Amino acid sequence: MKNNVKVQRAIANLTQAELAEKIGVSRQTINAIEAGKYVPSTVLALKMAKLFEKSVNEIFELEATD
Amino acid sequence: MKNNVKVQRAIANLTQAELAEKIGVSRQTINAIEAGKYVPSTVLALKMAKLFEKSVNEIFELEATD
DNA sequence: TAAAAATGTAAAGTTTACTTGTCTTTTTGG
DNA sequence: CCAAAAAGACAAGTAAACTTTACATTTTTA
Repeated sequence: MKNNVKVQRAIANLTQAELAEKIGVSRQTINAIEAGKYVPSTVLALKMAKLFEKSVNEIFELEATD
Repeated sequence: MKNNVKVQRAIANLTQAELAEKIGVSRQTINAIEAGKYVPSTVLALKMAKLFEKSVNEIFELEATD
């Protein structure tokens, strides 16, 4: 699965730490998600989508390997 | 977080076992998700959304407690 | 151009998703 | 009515998400 959190975060003009704080996770979690190191829970995806005013599907996308 | 997987599954006329098989998880995982026992990963949410031809946001919704 | 802010990375520990197996209960169709 | 299919539930184990701490590197800003 890939995501464009880094882009959405840039549009929203937030640092990783600020985004983390707003959705209640650690800064390292945001860093790892942006780096594709792991797949977030659906609650996290929904929270990001809400914050960025986008749908989950606009931020997260399945890949052939999923 | 709440979800309407049970309804979507009924619309698609699939058993828990059939849905599980189609998205590559165990039957118990589907049962637990429908029962709200745990929050699926975003990959699972995307796979269900794709199968049901719905957006993730139409199937999964944040609650006040999230 | 130095200091500060932001990002990257990594290890160890906790929590939770998910599996496998088994049994019981409910629903469905003949 | 009854058997078979489906759903519900539970326990024990594994895998992965997420935290905390700590430090190194890169980028930004004064």
